Amino acid sequence: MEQRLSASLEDYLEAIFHIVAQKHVARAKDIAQRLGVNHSSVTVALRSLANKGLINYAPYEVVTLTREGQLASEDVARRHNTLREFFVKVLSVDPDLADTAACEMEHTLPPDILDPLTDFVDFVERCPQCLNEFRQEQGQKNNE
Amino acid sequence: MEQRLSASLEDYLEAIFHIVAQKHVARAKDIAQRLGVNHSSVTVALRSLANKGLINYAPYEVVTLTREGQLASEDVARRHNTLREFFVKVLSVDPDLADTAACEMEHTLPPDILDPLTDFVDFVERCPQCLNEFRQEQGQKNNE
DNA sequence: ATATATTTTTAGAGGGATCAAACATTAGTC
DNA sequence: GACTAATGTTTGATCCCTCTAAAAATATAT
Repeated sequence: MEQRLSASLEDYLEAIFHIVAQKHVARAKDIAQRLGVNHSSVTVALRSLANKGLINYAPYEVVTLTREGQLASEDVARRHNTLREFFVKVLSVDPDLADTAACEMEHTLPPDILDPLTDFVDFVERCPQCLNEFRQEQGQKNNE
Repeated sequence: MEQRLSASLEDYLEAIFHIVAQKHVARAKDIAQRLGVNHSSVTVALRSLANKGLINYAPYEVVTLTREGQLASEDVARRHNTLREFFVKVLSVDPDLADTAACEMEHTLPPDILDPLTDFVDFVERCPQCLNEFRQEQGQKNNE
C-alpha cells in the first residue's frame, strides 16, 4: 500500500475528510463545490481514490473513507493544520491567508520537517513570551 | 508579464540560475544532469522559458538569463534559501534533508508568508538564545 | 576535411489533471 | 407510477510534463 498521492488527490481526500466529518457521507456535488472544480473532474478523482482503496465508492453512490483513507486524510489534515498554526501563531499571518497557503504547501511537507515543526508550534504555545521581541519587531513593521 | 510559472519551470529556471552562476552559461546537458531528467524534457522547457522571455536561447545554443529571468530565478532562490535556513537554523533539520524539502516547498510559498518567515529567521540569527529551551527539548528527544 | 563522438532536437506516446457538453441515473413531486 | 429536477458520469478535447527512440546538428580528433 502506502502509495504516494498527487497533490490533487490529496486535495480531494482532504475535502472528503471534512465533508464526511460534517455530514457522515460526501457527495460529488459537495466535493466539486468545495474544491471549485468541475463535476467531471470529481468523478475521475473518485475512481482513482477508490482504486487505491482509500474511499468506499461506486458510480452514483455517496462517498465514505475506508480505514486506509481515514488515516491518509488525517495525515494530510495534520500537515495542513501544523502549517496553518505555524503561520498564524508564529508568523502572525492572517488566518485566511495562512489557511490558503497551508493548503498549497501541505502536499510537499515531508515527515522529517513536519515533526520538528509540530514540536516548535507546541513550544511557542507553551512559551509565547519567547517570541516577544520578534512580535514587537513585526508590530513596528506593520505600523510604519 | 509576471506570468505564474509551474513548479517544473521554476525548477528549470533555478537550475539555470545556479549553472550560470558557476559557468556563465548553461547547456542543456548540464540542466538535464542537475535535474535528473531526460534531454528532450529540457528542450521543451527551454522553449517554454524562452517564449516567456525569461532566458536567451535558440536551438543548439547555450542558455543565459534575461533580466526578467534573472529576477524570477532570484525570487525562486530566495524562497528556497529562506525555507532551508528556517529548517536548519530553527528546526535543526539535517542540511541535506532541509535542502531537498526546500526544493519541493519553494514553489508554493507565497510572498505573504515568505516575508515574515525571512524576518523570523533573521530574528533567530540575532537572538539564538531565544530558542534555547526549544533546542534543549529537541536534543533530549533525539537522545532517547 | 572527413569520420567519429557528443550534444541537442524531433517525433510519437502516455500519464495526470482539467473543462464543457452530452448523456444517464437517481430522487422528489404530483 | 410517470415527470421533472437535481445529481452524476461519459465523451472528447486541451494542457503540461515526462519518456524512449531516432534523427539532426555541432564539436572533436585524426
